[in-house]
Amino acid sequence: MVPAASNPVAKDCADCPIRHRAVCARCEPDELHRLEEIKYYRSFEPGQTVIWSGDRMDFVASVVSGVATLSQTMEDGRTQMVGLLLPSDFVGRPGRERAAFDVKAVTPVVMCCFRRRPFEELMASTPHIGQRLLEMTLDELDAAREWMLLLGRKTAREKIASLLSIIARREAQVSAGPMRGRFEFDLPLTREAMADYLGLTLETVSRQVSALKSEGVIQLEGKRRVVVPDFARLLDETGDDSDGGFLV
Amino acid sequence: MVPAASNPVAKDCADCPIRHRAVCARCEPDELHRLEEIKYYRSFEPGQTVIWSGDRMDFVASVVSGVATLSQTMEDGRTQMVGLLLPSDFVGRPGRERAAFDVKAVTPVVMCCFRRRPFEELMASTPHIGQRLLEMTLDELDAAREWMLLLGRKTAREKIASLLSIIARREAQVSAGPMRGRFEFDLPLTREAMADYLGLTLETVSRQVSALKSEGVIQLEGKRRVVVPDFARLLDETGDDSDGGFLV
DNA sequence: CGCAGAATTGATACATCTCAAGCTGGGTGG
DNA sequence: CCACCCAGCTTGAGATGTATCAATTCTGCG
Repeated sequence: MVPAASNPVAKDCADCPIRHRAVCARCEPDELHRLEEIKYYRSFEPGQTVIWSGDRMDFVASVVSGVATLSQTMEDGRTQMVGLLLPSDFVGRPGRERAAFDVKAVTPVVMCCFRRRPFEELMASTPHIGQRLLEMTLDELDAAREWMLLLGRKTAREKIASLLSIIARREAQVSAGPMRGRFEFDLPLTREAMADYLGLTLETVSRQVSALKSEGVIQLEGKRRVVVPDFARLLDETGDDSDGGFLV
Repeated sequence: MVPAASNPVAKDCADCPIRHRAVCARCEPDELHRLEEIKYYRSFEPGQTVIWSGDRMDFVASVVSGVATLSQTMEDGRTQMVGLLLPSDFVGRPGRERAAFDVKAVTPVVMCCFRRRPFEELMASTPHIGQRLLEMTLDELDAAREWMLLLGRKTAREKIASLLSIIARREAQVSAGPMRGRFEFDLPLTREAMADYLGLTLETVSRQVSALKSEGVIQLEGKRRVVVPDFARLLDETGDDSDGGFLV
């Protein structure tokens, strides 16, 4: 519950790597100061569960670094990932006492947690947090709807290509590389996690990744490094509009 | 563009049937008054398109009555419904100039539209609208995530049972009937629309509906009226937790 | 009455799942 | 230092659920 002393994390919001993208992005210095009073850091190991669906949840949080997943499991064990949490993404819901989904770290994760009650009060008194949260939630809803198209209508091959391009895009967003020509990145997910994301079995994921590889759409360096020699070629395989993604 | 004079719709927000559930739910009388100045009603026929994805959208709106769908279509014609819009649901996104999805009326629909710019300004100046919109968006995101589980992991039969129970629940919410024992309602969707919702073909929908009918889980009166003799039995077929849906 | 859209039903094809057997690479302990 | 181990991954063969293609049959309505 207490931040690990060894954790190399900014205590000062001004130095925070996600300062301008997270739920606090719009805050003025004085608002930031009040947030600092209710925040604390928590770290998680790969594979560690942050919270189980149904558990009491007394905080909300921003992912500072690492990758976590939001998922849902049926009684018989079938599971579906419903959110991929990357740095700056928000976890939890103000006003809700219990978690609605399982949250799991897939890489080492650091979260900036805010005690829920004070956070809710802060939201009521300062509009900037609520405004930013609305914007982020609307973005997530759009992403969820894209994801629904993927789950409901795309073929296994299109699903894999879509996932790779989504991850590539989000990595590029950070490193600011242009989205054309050659591109490479680390895949933070296991085959099983990819399967849970895409509504497939891990065997089908493996087969389709192999197929894309043998056709030269992607190359693999080790198990996790993905090289995309021609990003446009990968986009062709996603089934999306060629000029797609221009909506603002 | 102009409200049909014949339309039996409250001009006065105080008499509006969705007054306490829509985006305006939290507004004070003076805020309501300012909303009234920028609102106008529009009616749509069944099958009529409200807006195409990519089109310029100069309004946001609340569904007052009827049922509409939000959907996405791929180049080759595959389509996936990504939202089912019932009375009080919100359409459009403040700050976004172009529609991201197709919106279509499936029954006669009346919408309460607000000019986008003035609505955005109103949001900036009065917190109640933004607060309510955040709450509604978070609810929609939760629903979208349930839907992702359905699309990714449920069988055709479970999908049908889930859709029926979702519609039954939303009807009950309005008519305040208890969710147990016998229950009946009108199905506002064609087989094709159901298929688009569920990520299936209309033939598979038809077969599974027939199967549930021949096993006595549901009865059909005419093409649209559905009778559920035992709601618990239907819930069993959804694959969801038996005690499910208690999250707040 | 007769038409058109909606729904049902049938036969077959095929994508993905399931079950099962190996493979690979990195870490560990004898 | 090497044999072993294990999680993650790949590959294969066969089963199966859903899609596809193709007739019919309903149903509401002009």
